[in-house]
Amino acid sequence: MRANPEKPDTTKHDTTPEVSHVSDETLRGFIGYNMKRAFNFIQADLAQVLKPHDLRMVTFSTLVLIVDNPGMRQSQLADALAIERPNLVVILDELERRDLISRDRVPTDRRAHALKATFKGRRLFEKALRDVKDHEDRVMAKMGLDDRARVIAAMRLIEAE
Amino acid sequence: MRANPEKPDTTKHDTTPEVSHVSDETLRGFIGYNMKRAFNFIQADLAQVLKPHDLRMVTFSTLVLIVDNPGMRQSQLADALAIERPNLVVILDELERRDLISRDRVPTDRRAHALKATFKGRRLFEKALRDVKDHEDRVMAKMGLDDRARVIAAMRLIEAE
DNA sequence: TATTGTTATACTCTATAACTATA
DNA sequence: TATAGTTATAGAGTATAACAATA
Repeated sequence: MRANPEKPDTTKHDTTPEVSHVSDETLRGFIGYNMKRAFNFIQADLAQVLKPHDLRMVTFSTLVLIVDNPGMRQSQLADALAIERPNLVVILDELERRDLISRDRVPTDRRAHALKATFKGRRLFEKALRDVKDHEDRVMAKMGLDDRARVIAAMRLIEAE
Repeated sequence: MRANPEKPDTTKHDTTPEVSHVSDETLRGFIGYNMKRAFNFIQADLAQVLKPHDLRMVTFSTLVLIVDNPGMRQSQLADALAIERPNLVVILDELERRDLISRDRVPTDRRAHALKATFKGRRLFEKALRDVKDHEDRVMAKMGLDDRARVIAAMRLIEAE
């Protein structure tokens, strides 16, 4: 497991050898480490893709869920996004200010807001979605179609404990 | 792509229907979304595993790299961890205060620090490593051995653009 | 009494500029 | 002049408590 089994293990403050190449072989065996690195890469690339649309990962996901689930409440959306309700409020404030979504009172429960995408919001959704699909094809370009499906299936197995 | 193709698409503020189940089918098609969810699960489980050792993900990774690369400089370690040098300083401060690592001046370049794990650091490394291996077996319990290797290989393909 | 959305706040992570001591 | 480590700081992202309106 150690990097240099041939080095003397004196544990004394003798001459400290310079390290020419840093080995991460122990960490490389872990799926968590490899997933973090791969996800960091995807996240950075996706951020660049969404920037021209003035969207971040979380605002894009929010817009997608609202388009796909018109009339949804904020508490339902927060659950789906796995974020806390207070943090969703500022996200929706921004999307509403940009006229991408609307917050309408639910007649049957005046505490709740029914979320809907505006026409402008659906237009932005469609444009951004095309770019995100291109981004996905790009980051998975080196993998075969069967491997892509296998990887996604594996991810879902992991989270479904 | 829409959740309810049978709903009337009036786009008017008519009676807002309650949403019974939130659909994320659009996002489910993306590897980035699935990877984020899977990684969140792994991260939460790993945090619980490391907590009894008073370690976080980043302090564990730091300790592993120092054990595997004795004599390494802080700048090399920051590169390997993909974090900025200033953020590494406080991490090393903590590990040094707990007597898990040492920072020794490099005789040939008195600007640099040679990093080494102490005996106590190596002991903690070995104990934590066993728990992390158990954690990995647990989160990948539902996958076959061939799928585990395939997923890790796919991760490395993604980040190696 | 419980829930929805909200405000305020705090804590972690991460990123950048500027300093010191060495090269 | 450039580099290694450091300090201070600011910005994201995330989490919790408490409030008003409503159920």
